[in-house]
Amino acid sequence: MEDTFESACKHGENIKKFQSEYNEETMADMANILKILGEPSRMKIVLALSYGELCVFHIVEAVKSNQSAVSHQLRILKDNHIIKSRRDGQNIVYYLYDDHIMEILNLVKEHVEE
Amino acid sequence: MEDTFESACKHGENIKKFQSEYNEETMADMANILKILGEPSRMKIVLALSYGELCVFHIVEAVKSNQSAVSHQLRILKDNHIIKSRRDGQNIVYYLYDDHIMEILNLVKEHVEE
DNA sequence: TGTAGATATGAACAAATATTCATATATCGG
DNA sequence: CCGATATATGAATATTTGTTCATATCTACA
Repeated sequence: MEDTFESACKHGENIKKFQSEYNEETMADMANILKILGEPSRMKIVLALSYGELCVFHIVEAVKSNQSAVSHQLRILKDNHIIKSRRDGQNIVYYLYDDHIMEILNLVKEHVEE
Repeated sequence: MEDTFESACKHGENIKKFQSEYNEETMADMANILKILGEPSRMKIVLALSYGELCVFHIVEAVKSNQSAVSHQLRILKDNHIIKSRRDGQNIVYYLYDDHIMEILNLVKEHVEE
């Protein structure tokens, strides 16, 4: 018994290593985080918040967008546990969920600044 | 002279720090890398290649996709300097451009495995 | 040189996603 | 309680992006 199709190149072993190290769920989660952060205005929001919490008004200013668009993106960031919020009087103040995300973004920044 | 509009919350200083640390071009590049890696099958390709170079046939197998779809994604990864390729007889062998990208993906993996 | 295998490509289509617009909700000050 | 401010939300639209399908290109080899 042998594999029906086999390419000329012989690297099939590496595929097995890859597949045993990463399961589908892990990869889906990883891709999801990256996709969330990969939208420019969402990424800017996170970067801005890394300097301290901000209300929506200031986030809008920081990322040079508009209230509605920002609000939609904030929702996505919050749903994905990248940011949290609390009410402060009339304002909703947003802040980073944890600083792990910033480690990732710092590495990405290093990468693009070479 | 004062700002015409000003929110009740007072965190404007942080915005200035943010804006001086990140210029538009840097942020665009950062978001772009993240977006590229944030597509599941592209990310899988990169992860698979981290175990060693692979020809297209094996990449297709590793990411459980089809030849055409993979070929399109390979092009995008190559155009963005995430992978390189070389010809080996009838095959085109793909491999990672550098290992900086894997540092990022490893951090992302840690993040989602908590 | 003709045929098969491996990969790339372009156009058409489909799906996902961001933005806009109008409006709703909630809080505060008077 | 009312008006103003701050934020959220839903639906519609527009845009981006991935996939599919058909076909082209290139290499090896008989």
